[in-house]
Amino acid sequence: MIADASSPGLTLSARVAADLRLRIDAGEWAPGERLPGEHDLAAHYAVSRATVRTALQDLESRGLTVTRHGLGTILTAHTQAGQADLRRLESMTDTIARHGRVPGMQYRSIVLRPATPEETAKLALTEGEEVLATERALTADGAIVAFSYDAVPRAVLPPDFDPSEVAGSLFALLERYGERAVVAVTELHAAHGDHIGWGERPPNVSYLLLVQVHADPRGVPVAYANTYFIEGRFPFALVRHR
Amino acid sequence: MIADASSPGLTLSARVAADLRLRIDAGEWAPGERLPGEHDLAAHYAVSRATVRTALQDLESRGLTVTRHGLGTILTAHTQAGQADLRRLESMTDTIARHGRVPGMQYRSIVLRPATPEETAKLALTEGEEVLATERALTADGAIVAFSYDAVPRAVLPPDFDPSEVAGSLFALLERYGERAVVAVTELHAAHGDHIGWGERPPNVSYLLLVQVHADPRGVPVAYANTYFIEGRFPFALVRHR
DNA sequence: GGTAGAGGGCTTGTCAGACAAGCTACTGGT
DNA sequence: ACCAGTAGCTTGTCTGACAAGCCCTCTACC
Repeated sequence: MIADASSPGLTLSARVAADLRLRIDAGEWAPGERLPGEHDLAAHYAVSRATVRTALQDLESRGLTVTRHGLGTILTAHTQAGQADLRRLESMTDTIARHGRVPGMQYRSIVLRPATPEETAKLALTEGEEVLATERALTADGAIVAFSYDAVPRAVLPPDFDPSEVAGSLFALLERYGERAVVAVTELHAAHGDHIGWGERPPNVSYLLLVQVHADPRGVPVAYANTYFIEGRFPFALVRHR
Repeated sequence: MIADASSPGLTLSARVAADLRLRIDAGEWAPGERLPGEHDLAAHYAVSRATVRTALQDLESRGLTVTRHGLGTILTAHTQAGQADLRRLESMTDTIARHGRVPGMQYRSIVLRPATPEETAKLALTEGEEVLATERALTADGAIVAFSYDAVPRAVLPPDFDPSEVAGSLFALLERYGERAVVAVTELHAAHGDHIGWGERPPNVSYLLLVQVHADPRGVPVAYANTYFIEGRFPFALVRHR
């Protein structure tokens, strides 16, 4: 396996799954074709069959494969490498980078202010609490692909927090202070109108709007994000099954 | 377990997962709370820990839980009952019904015609093949929630097929001829304009567009569907996680 | 010759018990 | 009050075995 010792923090099965995904993306098997059996895969990766099974379940949960009793695991038609997988939570920066494009970010405003009623509700705050509110444009290869309006509770940031030190992705900011968003409840909407976004953007454009509440492993909300993706500039896909 | 012998064809772990989902829906645990350990669950269901682990991985893949080494499996905030879960593939009719609304369908046109180049590509047809093309409006409690433009390869329908007998959902039509769509590769888009849809609809409305290629267990495409959901009339949600 | 049935050999599903590794909370020290 | 160590929980991985499902082939019968 390629990513043997170079992936600390990941479980063994996660590393096997990651390598299998790489091989699938590389076209080692055609859609409809059967992958090697669990026995063979276990031997190939020098792990137990239990670990391989866990990795294969990961693939199936991503919609890449379907495994059936007595038959084997079959590669399905799957999303292309150029599309963002909506099931997996990762920063847009990482997503853009993973697709071979150069991510960028332009902050328009960064302020500490009292939470709006909507933010208070979504972030489970008590009235009057403050949030760090940011307005950013996300770019890929220099072109704007999305506008994002985000809010992070003041309480998750350290007392001596300075808004001017904000840079990079929302995820990176949270991790710097020990908060890790592991899950996000996402609502999907469509929107259009010139009141959305700023700067260079197509006239009369449509947006795919993702309204997300990010939470840490305990379910405590750590961020509320409204991200408007310019239609056509970044493809979203997901595999639904059964 | 409630669904003990009453669920033939399902694996043991699938039945355990189904029961756990029932208990979660019933509110047995609060979001953020820890489920019992794998050992306890195995004892409770009288199955091995391996089976419980498979069931828990199923829950995690649906975004209901997050399980972490040394910590346990934690119930996440999950989508509310009023929203369609985009991970699960089911007919819109079933989805609407499951949410307590009365589904309906108005066919605008049903024709057999040669496939367009786009349909030929998406459905992996050879040039000149025919498709069954339909235009429908989906309703919930009498109000239109979406317009759908669908195409089914002529080849998956019986030779004596009569377009005038088409009624009900696309899934029902396919199942009547032994074809079962188990997976769908879905692209998400935003759209707006008066050229979309017909009849009563809000002026200058936005649509959430789902472009889906449905396939059977072998990966053979059986349907190509472009469904325009009127923004705000039907909430879509999904849970993303790391 | 053609067809239905039995069987073998593959596959995944489930079982059992064991040990490794990660996280939390408590305890005992400074 | 604070900090380090540890006990006791949790999930992750391993091993080897058997059950059960699917497909292909071979055979016996018509």
